[in-house]
Amino acid sequence: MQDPCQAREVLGIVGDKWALLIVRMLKDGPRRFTELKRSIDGISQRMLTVTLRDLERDGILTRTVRNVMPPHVSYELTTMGRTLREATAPLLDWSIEHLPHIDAARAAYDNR
Amino acid sequence: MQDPCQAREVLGIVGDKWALLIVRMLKDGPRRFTELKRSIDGISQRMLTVTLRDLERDGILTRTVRNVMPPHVSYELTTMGRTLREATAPLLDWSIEHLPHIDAARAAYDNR
DNA sequence: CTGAATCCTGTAAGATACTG
DNA sequence: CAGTATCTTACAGGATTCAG
Repeated sequence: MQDPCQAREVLGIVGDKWALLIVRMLKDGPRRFTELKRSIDGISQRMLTVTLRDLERDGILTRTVRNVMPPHVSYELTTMGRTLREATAPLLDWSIEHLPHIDAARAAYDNR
Repeated sequence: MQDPCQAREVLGIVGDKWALLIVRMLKDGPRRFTELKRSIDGISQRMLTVTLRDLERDGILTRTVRNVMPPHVSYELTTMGRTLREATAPLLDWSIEHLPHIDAARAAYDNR
């Protein structure tokens, strides 16, 4: 982690508004488009499509189309995607533990 | 990490364009404003100020003003800030290891 | 040196409607 | 069902100037 430029490229993925939420939804196996749309609260159809494309491009997940009617498309983490998911776990643990503190800190700060 | 809403609040910090880069620069102790400005390539004065304020508000770092002329202000991670920094370490390790793969995946994807 | 205050712009992204 | 296309808007964030 010496090179700031590298750090910045990851942030492009990690810092994405929806990317980690999608990765998180895929941790237990493949999911379909509509399934993801339902389970990620507030995401628009457009942003789901766009973010899935980006993650596919980055090799984080795969997109599999079954050519039937109606269409059936499922998304699944690649090996790299799974390691990413594991690498973000400490961060999520951290959030669970510290979010109350953050909220408290904000409240204290705003009371001035 | 069951609650998506929590995940989303952390992403507000982690996903910030500059926040983690600042946290990273503070890992070895307090730094001054101009020092940070120099070492974080491409950050504007405005964004440094704004991001530092946000991180102070969140209780991630402290701002210490020494009242001399010229002014002397230094920023330092709080205990919580240091734990955040530690929680992001796996992610940075991950990036070092996988960025080449990501670049390759992108190149492959774009060649179609 | 360390900001605050404006101004200005590009882009992210929501809403909506259409399609194989 | 799983998208694409278009329009529109809000806001992030850069450049610049001023100030204690």
